[in-house]
Amino acid sequence: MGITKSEHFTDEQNELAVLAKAIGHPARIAIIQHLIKVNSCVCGDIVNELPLAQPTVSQHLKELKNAGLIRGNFEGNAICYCLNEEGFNKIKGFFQHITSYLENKKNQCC
Amino acid sequence: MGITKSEHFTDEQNELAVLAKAIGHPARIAIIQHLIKVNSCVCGDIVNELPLAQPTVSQHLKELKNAGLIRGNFEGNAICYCLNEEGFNKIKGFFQHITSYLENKKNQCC
DNA sequence: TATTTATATCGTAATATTGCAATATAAATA
DNA sequence: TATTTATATTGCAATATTACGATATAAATA
Repeated sequence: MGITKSEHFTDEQNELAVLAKAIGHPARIAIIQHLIKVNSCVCGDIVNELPLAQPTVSQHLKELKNAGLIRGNFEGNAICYCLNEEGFNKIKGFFQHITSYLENKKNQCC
Repeated sequence: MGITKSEHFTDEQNELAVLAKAIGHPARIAIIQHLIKVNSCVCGDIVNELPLAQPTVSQHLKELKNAGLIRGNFEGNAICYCLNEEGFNKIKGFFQHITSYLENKKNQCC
């Protein structure tokens, strides 16, 4: 059916999935890495960085923004993008949970 | 066209994307959370936990396994699953990088 | 060995994602 | 105000994902 049964999962599970899914594309990883490198930049810079057409980059930026992972502010007729701490904080806790679990358990399976 | 242009991105970007994408579904988040809770369990337990049919759960387990996030060992005629530290370590570094960047930068955008 | 139990695979329908050309929008500038 | 510059949106084709019934496989057990 192709439709995820979101209503059967908890809000937390759905939120984490939305965040991870947004990160789960190499172009969006590249955008995040570039924003870390230059701190903030206008959309056109990202178009020049990536091997993708402008509408495609715009779409990836939109998805990152919808997930709460980046922010965009108008700066003249351009839009300045940067990472959004809020989104990353939400998923950070999940990975810290996993990490501390994995550190404490015996490293054998079953 | 629906096909990701993986060949235009770095190996690291593609690897991170594969891992994040595998995590990016509520059912797979639920599986990871359950494995943390019970340490390890057979597939049937997960089928009972999730609101999904057995073939669907099997498919999600396969994706997590392919991404290197879980392992499965035969245990009689059942298969015992648990988290795979290796996969989570790969993505851990990425989030630590982001976290330390966000902690050090001024919290304003552009 | 026939049956049961546990899991995987196949096939398929419904939906989502990716990518881009064409076009729209909106601010800056000539 | 007409043009340029920067970004978003629309529409569409190609591909991927999600879900599950039916079925296959493989170990355990009667």
